Amino acid sequence: MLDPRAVADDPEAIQHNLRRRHADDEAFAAVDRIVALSSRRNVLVTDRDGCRAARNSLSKAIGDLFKAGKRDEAEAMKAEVATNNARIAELEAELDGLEVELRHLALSLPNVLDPSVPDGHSDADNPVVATWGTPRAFDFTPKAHVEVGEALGILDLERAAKLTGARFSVLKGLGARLERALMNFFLDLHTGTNGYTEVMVPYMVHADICEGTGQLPKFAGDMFKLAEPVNGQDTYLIPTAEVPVTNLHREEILDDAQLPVKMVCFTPCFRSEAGSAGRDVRGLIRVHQFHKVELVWLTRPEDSADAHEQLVSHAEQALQALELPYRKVLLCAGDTGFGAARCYDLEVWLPSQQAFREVSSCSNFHDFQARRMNLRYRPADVDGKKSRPQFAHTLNGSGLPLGRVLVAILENHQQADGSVVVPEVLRPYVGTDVIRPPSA
RNA sequence: GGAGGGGUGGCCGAGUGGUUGAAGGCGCCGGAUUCGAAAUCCGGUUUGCGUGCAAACGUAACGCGGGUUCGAAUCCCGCCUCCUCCGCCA
Repeated sequence: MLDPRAVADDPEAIQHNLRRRHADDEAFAAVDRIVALSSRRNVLVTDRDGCRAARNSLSKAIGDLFKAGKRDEAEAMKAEVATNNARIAELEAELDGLEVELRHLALSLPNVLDPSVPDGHSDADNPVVATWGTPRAFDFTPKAHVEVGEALGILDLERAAKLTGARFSVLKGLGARLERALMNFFLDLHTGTNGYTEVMVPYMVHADICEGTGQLPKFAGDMFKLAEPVNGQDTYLIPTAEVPVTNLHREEILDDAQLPVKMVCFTPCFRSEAGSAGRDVRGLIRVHQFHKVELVWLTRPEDSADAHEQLVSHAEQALQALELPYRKVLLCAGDTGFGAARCYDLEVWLPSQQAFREVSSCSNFHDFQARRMNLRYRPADVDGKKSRPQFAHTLNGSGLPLGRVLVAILENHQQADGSVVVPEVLRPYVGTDVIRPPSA
């Protein structure tokens, strides 16, 4: 969420940002409306507070008069308070409506892009920042992951469809083992030298939690909403661990010394994939349920840029350890997500598609999410003076998703005989060097 | 699911409807004392919003929401949540 005051103070800057994002007319209208509402709001607040001050002093006077036994004067004064209270009620009614609208408008605006984000319309304009590894030269035609997995008897999409239809999967034997191995490897990697604290969290969260990270109100269609409220509130299946984990410290004031908070979390992720009909229909690339190990940071504003580089490097480490060629792109203005100020995507090479496909999205949100969820910290004292609390910065990135990485392993490490070589770092977890077809 | 008891500041813990943003204690910060420290003493120690260059002033907040009242931490209603006991259960 943008600070309505910041919007009102410098609408040109916000409009410039919207142009860079190729935002729609509605967004520009929201800026104008925020400017108008903000000045009206300040008038109302000043007015209301003045009326309240009058009421407070009158009430006190009434109390004193009663004590002094001057009942008549007190009664007369009550009438005065009554008219004053009616005025307060009027002002509050207008103010309440206005503040609801202000928040709604502020929530609808995308984050301000970091100055370092390049101009551009779509993913075609994202500059490639780095590439790692060389796509393997196959002396046979590499198969797609579905073929590889089904031939190995470790992937069963047909039976998954019996359970829940398309876009679900069943892993068996070493396939399931490989998925579990990835989970453990990623968690061990990040809780080890990378210094993340592992957390386990609920997979269902209330609507305000989704608003905190930015999924709501704009992207309700991407999530699964439970038909029945849980504990009295609308509840959603989490689309990513980012949602519960980033919100862990919402409405708190963290101590400066606690930062940065670095958390790693394994969860299933549930996505409705509304509007993606016909895209990546087969296999594990685009599904309604997948597993992911997510990295989340809470930092001081001045530290978030550096944290962003570290975060993406941790995700890269995982790909490198698995010997998977990838490239790193910096998303351009038009492709950067709604809440992100700056975002790197890691794209892994898929031989069957002869293309790089997204496996990790590492974003710095600046204070966008923190403001939504009222997540603050108290900066260290300056010259012995206590500092005022301010919003933290939040970041997150996949480190990494299990399903898409499993796809990449099956495709990149497949051999002519249909077997798949297990990357060395995974062997202790999988318990074998090679996954072989049942007949072999 | 049934019965009962709680939710007050960083923590513990008072609070009769009217100088209670909130006693007292702990913790923390500053100062005094000390060669230094401990102990002791003095002072300070929530957050949001508005006005203001600032100092400051005003206003709001005692789980959340509503109500009664001139005035609510205090009375009433609903909800959330925590604890104890019974039942059920992975």
